[in-house]
Amino acid sequence: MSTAHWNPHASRRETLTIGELAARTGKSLHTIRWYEKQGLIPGVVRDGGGRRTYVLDHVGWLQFIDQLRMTGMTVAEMRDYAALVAQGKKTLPDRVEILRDHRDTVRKRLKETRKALKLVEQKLGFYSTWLETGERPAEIPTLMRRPKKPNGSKKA
Amino acid sequence: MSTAHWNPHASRRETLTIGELAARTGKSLHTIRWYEKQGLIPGVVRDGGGRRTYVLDHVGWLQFIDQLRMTGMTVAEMRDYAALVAQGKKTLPDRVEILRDHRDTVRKRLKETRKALKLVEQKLGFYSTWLETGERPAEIPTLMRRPKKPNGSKKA
DNA sequence: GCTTGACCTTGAGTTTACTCAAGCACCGAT
DNA sequence: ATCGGTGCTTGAGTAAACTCAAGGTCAAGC
Repeated sequence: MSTAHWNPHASRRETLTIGELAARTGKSLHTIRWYEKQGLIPGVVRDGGGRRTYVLDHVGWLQFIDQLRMTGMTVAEMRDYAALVAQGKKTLPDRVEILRDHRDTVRKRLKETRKALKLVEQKLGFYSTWLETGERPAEIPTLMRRPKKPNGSKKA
Repeated sequence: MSTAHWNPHASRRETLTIGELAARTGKSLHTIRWYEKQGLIPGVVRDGGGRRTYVLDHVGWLQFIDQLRMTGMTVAEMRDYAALVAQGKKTLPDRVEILRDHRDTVRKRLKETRKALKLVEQKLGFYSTWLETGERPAEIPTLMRRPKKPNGSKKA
């Protein structure tokens, strides 16, 4: 937008261009357009020249769906959620349900990840001790000790 | 394997077939073969018929790389790690470094995810309150209030 | 000796979430 | 009038991690 240079915060305009939205959210123009095509961004209006115009709420919205993404929600799920948002407050119960489910899913995944991390840390501890003492600290077999023969038939 | 039916735990054989390994690790045959092709599974020996034979350590190994996967390590990184493992104990320092770096990465990601989750929970709380009280609890703007006109030129 | 079940290989297909390229339109400034 | 900066659309390309299909092999039981 031509005014962007000397009016970088668009202080006296209520709408944002896609470039400004990108700058404020850290998303690329590509991504924002793609998100829109995926149905993730309701309420995008075009100006006379066919360009997208956004409002400040869109910044918050993009930030919010970014939280959803960071917690592992898929674009498909976010699309469903966005569709509900676009339908107004009558969909509040559905939205609450989705968010609750998602929260539970994330908590579960966090738990699993922490567990897996603990095991990795164990292995790390094992290796570290081994490295420090020069002695293999027993416990936690790692890999690759073969018995005598593979059991199978000979070729001829 | 022909003996699999009546000897499901292969108790008196030191090697496992790919099917047995799959059963014990929850991975599919496809995935195990693919992992091997990716260089994730050292020490796989073929029997006279060309079939892969595994040892019990492979079960532990697959479980371990599953921990790495669950904590977000990529297959490419695991390949590097596996290559070090295959080179024996002289690579211990490198392995320790990799695991340490990975641990730090995971911790960081966990932190970010928890933060994002908190924000999602905030939104959820906001919605829940709104739903219970019937009153919008102020705070946390969500989306879509438009000013009067989109600013742009008219078509003609 | 034939069927069956477990394996084999190669190569293609799938899903998710972008990311980029090409070619054109618009608008404000000079 | 034109030019640079933004923006537009369509469609293709990418990367990761599988997943599957087709067609063939092998060893054992009947």
